[in-house]
Amino acid sequence: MIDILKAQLSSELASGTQLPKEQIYQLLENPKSIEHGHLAFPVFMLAKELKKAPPLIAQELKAKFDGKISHVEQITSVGGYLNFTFDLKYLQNLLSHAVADSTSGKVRLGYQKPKNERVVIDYSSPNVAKPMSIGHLRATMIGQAVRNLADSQGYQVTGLNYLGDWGVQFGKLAYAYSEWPAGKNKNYDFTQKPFEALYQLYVDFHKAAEENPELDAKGSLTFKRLEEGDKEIEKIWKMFLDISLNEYKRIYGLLNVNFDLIQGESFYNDKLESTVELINKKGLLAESDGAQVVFLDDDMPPCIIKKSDGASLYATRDIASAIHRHDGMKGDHLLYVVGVDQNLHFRQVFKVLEKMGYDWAKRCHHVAFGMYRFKDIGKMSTRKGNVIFMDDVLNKSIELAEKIIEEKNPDLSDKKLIAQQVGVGAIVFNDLSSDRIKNVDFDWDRVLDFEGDSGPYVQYCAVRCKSILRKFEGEIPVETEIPLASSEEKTLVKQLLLYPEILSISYKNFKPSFLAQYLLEVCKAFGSFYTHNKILDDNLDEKTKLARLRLVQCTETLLTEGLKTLGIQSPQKM
RNA sequence: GCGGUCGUAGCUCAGCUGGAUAGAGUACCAGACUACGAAUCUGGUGGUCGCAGGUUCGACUCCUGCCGACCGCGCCA
Repeated sequence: MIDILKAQLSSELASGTQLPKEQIYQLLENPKSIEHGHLAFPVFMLAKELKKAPPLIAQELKAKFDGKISHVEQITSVGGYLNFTFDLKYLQNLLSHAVADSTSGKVRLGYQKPKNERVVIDYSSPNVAKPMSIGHLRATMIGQAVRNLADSQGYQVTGLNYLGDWGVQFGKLAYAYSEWPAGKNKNYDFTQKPFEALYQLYVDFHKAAEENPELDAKGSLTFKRLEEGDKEIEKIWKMFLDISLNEYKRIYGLLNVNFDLIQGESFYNDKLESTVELINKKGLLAESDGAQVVFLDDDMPPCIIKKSDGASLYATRDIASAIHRHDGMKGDHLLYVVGVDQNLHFRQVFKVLEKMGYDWAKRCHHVAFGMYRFKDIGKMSTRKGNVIFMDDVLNKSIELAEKIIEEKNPDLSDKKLIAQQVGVGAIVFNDLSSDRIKNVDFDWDRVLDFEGDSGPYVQYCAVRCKSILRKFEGEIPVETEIPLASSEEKTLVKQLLLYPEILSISYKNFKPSFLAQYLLEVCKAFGSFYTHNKILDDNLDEKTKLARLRLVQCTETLLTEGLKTLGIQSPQKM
């Protein structure tokens, strides 16, 4: 919505100055404070060519344009800035109509026109047979949010869950399941709790293998049989896959996450050989210490395509998969939501693609995120057992939400559902609200904080809006008739108008944190508006009341939409 | 050693393509519920934005160097 104002203002300013419209559009900024109006134009860059002091230029421009720009009520010059204040009623209705289009299902709030370009985004991607850790929360929720953001920008989107379903570990697990005597004796409960049983088997076997390396060898042999197409082993492997998918489905349900496609690494098993040939045909393959590699320029180490024993590697598979995502899945932009520790790997893979002559390699992005760590012992490790499981975090948070509801709102119906929405929302928001690239020291107190800048705070704000709207019995017209002129109202309206722009820069940077931070700003603006301006007051004149109610409605829609984009639910009551 | 990322208030963090007096939360102090929901709101204390240069009308933001933390570096994924 602010983009509409910018476009309009820049074209009107362009017609009166020598500057091109696009440049003015670029320069226009959103002032932090409402006191500086709705849009500001810094004139410093004009100083050199005009050989005048910036404040003087601003004054002259003010004189030139004052009263001549549509919907602009006031222009002020402050130092080297030209500040534009728009007609308040016009802004309220701009917002109101955008929201009306959204509620009527015409265009979702802040959404761009559909583009004929596809984004294929790889996210979550857990390893079969292993429970998801708190780290997977990032891979999952950042991915889901970026996917929703891509959607908002008009892209066609394929959300892809690329499961780690191939590798020696499955040979080991299959061996442990079918032949390992110690495994058979322990009676793992595969009927009642199959996933727990699977993981326990994994842990026990690895422990045993540490003392008895022979077990690892047996596992490797079993994997070889799997690779060679042994039907018995394949059956077991498929069972592991089913068990894991079932468990993941439960967690994704809880997180409200969905994929367009679930695909395993094994999908590329029969496409690796042709990929190696393709790389070879392009003359990129070279031998080095018995292995087949692609040498990369600059400071990057070579990318190994084929081991000296002829087997392929991680990179080989990712190259095959990237080509498939582009050619087969018609992806114009390939996004990989994967931890920052994989940085070199992706740089290498993208470089190889580039050397293969694929210009779309520059539209491949590693959407990296920092790692969860322990403050005292550092890195989390599933192997060493010092890891926080996602399930535990979610359950603890939901429990806490239940407890708080019991304290604050014991008569609430659907307590279970709401505790889930709030508990999960708190975890997800906490994860998405800071810059994804930063490492996070895991801290229960911080994760389970429902006050201040938090998910429940945003949800609570939306709930208050809903509560007011429920209390009012009449119709609220879309068109508001009077301007809302208190500073809190002006600030809130101005804040709400920024939404589309936030979605856009949030996607461009693949940073859901921008949106999360913005929603907090909106809530602060609303909180202030709410405490200082009566809404359902009988002494209030009808037009003001309706205008305020419409503002509440707009805030509610925007918050709910914003949360939804982050993958967070917005409860009716809490 | 080489490469990548990060370093902002006591603590946890925002700060969009460089822009107006560097912002929140938390903690601490002081206020506001017979009230549209206090999971809230209003004040206050708290910062040489790691350090040193450079580019620019203007630098937390861009460049260089240094210091510190973390991650990665040929046959694991």
